[in-house]
Amino acid sequence: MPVHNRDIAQTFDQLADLLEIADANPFRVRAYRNAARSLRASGRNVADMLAEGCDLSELPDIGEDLAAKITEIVETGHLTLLEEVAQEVPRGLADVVALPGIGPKRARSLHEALGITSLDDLQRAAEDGRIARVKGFGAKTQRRILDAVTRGKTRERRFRLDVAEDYAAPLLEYIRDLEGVEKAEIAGSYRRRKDTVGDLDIVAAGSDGAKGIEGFIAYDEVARVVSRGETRSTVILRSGLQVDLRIVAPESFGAALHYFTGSKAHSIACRHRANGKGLKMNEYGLFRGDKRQTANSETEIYDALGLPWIAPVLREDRGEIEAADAGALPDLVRLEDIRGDLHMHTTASDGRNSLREMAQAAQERGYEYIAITDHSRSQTVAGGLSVEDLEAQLDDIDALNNTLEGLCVLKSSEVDILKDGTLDYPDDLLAKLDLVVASVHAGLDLDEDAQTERIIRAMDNPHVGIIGHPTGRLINARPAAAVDLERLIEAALERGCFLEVNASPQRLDLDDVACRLARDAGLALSIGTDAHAVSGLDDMRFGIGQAQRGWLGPDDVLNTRGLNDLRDLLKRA
DNA sequence: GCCGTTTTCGGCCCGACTGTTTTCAGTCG
Repeated sequence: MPVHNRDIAQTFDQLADLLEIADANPFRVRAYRNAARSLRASGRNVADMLAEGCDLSELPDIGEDLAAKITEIVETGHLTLLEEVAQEVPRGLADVVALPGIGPKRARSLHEALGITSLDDLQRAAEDGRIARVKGFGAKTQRRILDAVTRGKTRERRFRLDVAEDYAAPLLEYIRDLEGVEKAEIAGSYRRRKDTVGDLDIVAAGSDGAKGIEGFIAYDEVARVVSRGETRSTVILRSGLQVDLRIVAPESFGAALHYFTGSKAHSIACRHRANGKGLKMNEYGLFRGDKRQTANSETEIYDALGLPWIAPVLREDRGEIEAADAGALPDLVRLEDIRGDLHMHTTASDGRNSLREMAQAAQERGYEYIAITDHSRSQTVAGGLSVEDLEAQLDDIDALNNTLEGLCVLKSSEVDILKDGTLDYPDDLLAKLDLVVASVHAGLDLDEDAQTERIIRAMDNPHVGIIGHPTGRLINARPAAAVDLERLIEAALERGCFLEVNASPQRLDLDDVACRLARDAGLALSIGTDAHAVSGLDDMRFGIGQAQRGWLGPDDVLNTRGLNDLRDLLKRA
């Protein structure tokens, strides 16, 4: 069983949790967490790197010691240190720490005072009223613990970006209209266009914070007020989405927006850089001693750090600060650069709008071309087209193209990759298409080698242009299939075909890390919406967000090309 | 345990809010 970066990252996070409860050096704890983050952010599989003889300590936040520990995990499948620490600190305490309001110190107190080693122990102790009698705890904390345990709140719940948008847009309007609020923006992972958001961070500027907070907690959708102060408040909406509002004076808005946009790692790196320049940086601004430097906007803050403004999508401490320093920030692809959409469905399969309606909607969006990619015949549940159906559709497209101005409808299909890597239509039919998007829809549980081989075999078919949603993940619903993306990228480059960034907010597949990997390898990606209705074409912005997070520029995206260039690129030797 | 605009040792981000205290530790972002 191959070891993945995320497995190693999880081991390091577990170790950090336990070390923290054991009251270890906090900087040592942080080192493990930083290493875990670094591994998750690295598109390159460290097990493969080791096999190739690479020095892992060249990765950020991985030193000699952690490189050795990674090697141990890759070679043996476990980490001796974790097992040793688990002797001292029961692993179940990590679940206790995951509860809101319980940190390492309190978990340790509960362990020492009441012998608690698991969530079950904790629940019993809370029910018996024993927790309230422990020093530092009280009735209120006990009730909160019981509430959290019984509601199973240990797992962090994240919202898909599109779902968060639905709640965020009206709330932002509401906050902007509040008395005492001059302006407001949504910061946090929402502004960074991460595929999911844990909560909404809203930053507002105003002269009367208390008044703004008062209006905020009176919002109709608020189910529970977690905290409220003079300048910040946390609430839970009826949907379960947590919202943090922070209100600062207008002159601090830029600093606060930067601070709450994060990511945490990016903010820390910026503050570190500020320290190096004798400056202190917080959500109110930049300070030299007690003297406030002008930093009313994000641009001024970066300027004071000696850097150009860095786009929020890049703020993950994945090399953007170094790139900014070197004047080598990527020129990011924008929605306006997109000249067509190469993945969409019609009523012929499982779409809700007709061929003509999809084409008109594309024209309204200023596209030069679209590809109609209805499902192939084995997708019976999705109304997959028989050979005859598809041939009829090709005639329809010819007829439609004769009536269209400025838009070319490409003949295409989202063809199933069958279990053995062959395609769902015969080659002579595929040869009649302008583009073949090949996707896996069934058999997502193959092991990594088999799945990777299967997709590469599909790419061996010279008619294939794009691999659709390469990992098959559905956010919050289905994990990514086991595929070796590095091998897929390499195979695509060798064969002259492409991978997709599926822009549907349910998928966002490839994700940001994979986009970065492809970009670094020099493989262009297609951003396709997989629209099943006219409105789905607007999902393009989500795909753009992921692509930007993966540092993609216009040249790294297939469908920024004009039609002739696109046709050339899709031609395989 | 990592790392270097503090540079190979000695640092390591910073402030708001809550609950339990009676001046602050713990947690969170």
